[in-house]
Amino acid sequence: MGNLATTADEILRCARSLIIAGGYNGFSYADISEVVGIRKASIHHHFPSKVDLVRTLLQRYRTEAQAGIAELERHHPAPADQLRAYTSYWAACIGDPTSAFCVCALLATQIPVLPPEIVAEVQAHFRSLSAWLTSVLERGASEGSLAFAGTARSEAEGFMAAVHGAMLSARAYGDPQTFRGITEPLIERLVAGRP
Amino acid sequence: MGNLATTADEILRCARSLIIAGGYNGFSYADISEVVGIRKASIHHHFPSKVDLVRTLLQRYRTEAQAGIAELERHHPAPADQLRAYTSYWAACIGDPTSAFCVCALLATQIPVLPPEIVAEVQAHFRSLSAWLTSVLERGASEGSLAFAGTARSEAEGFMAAVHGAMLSARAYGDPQTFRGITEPLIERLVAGRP
DNA sequence: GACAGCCATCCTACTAGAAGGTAGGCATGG
DNA sequence: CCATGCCTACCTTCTAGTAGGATGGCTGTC
Repeated sequence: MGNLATTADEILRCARSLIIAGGYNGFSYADISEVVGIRKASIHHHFPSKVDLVRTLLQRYRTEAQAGIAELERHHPAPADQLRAYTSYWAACIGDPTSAFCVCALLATQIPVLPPEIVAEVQAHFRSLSAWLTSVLERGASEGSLAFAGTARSEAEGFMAAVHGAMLSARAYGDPQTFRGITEPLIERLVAGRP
Repeated sequence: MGNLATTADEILRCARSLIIAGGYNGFSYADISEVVGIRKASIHHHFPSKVDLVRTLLQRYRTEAQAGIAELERHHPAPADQLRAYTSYWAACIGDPTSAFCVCALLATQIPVLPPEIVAEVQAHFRSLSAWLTSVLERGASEGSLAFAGTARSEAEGFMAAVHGAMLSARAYGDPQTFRGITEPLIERLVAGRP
């Protein structure tokens, strides 16, 4: 009963895929109105300003990301499997143009020209993703299932950077396979040092 | 005698730093005209269209990059030192807002909305950078000064992705030190496996 | 059950400013 | 004398955002 996806949801979903394609300045209310089949002014009814729209979008994205990670942790108890599930999720996204990049990673490239409210959300995502990866690596190290040279924190930052760089390379080469080619050795190296 | 930097050079230099800040759609002819102290129409005299401007900018960037790498190879014969010199160059850039990101890496994020001529230049940069890194790693492996698990090619792709991801993280955290924190272990790991 | 009020949604019509780009004129210097 | 460089003035299209009206479904109240 009732439309499962409200208009506001549709707008957010559409805006997300447009940002993934071209960033904050790469889309307009007119673009959204065409796709959603609504007038520009109606979008302003749901989201008074562009900043409101993107802030809401990012808050929702972060909530979904955290829920996804919680789900992932339930399905995969082992730290190595959690890392594999994380990269596999993105490997599956890379092929689909509407979700082929992390919205926060893409927006992070444009931080100098972004409104401060947006920057705050992007930074929060980086911090929480880094914190989660750190906790996974810490547990893997204490269990003995993962091994690495430096601290869990610095290894987590390196892992996150490599994943973001892999998304970028996949886009640059126009080849989804590139992502797996970069991320798989990344995990196997962490597992290789196990007892 | 004569102004060392011509107006066209000034325009290109200015456009580059504006792209580094906000990407292809993040700057306008008006922005450049303000900084350079010239009218919008005069920029069109030097570069008829925005595509002309950015294509020229990228061709010059690629030439400079190749010259920089040639210079780097002269100063540092050892493969490990070449990798260190490469990341140190970028570590020095990260602090300066006008050069804190690789222009091609930044534009690569927006490939879906970029004119095809620009995409071609960006892809060419990724390919030549990857080819150079591969050759450095190959030489390091055959000399025995560097060690890694997979092929030189796949290791080079991973290295490049990590460097790009490190630029992104440094920007996201607003902390230049982040870049060194990610890239230094990257090289030491390659060196650690030496005989 | 009829009626009134209210609010959410969406619309048409509009604004001011910024976008990339053009036409044509005026210097200066080889 | 003619190419180079820069100018004023203008164009079209797009930008985010606003004003105000139509619809229509939910309330409460008599």
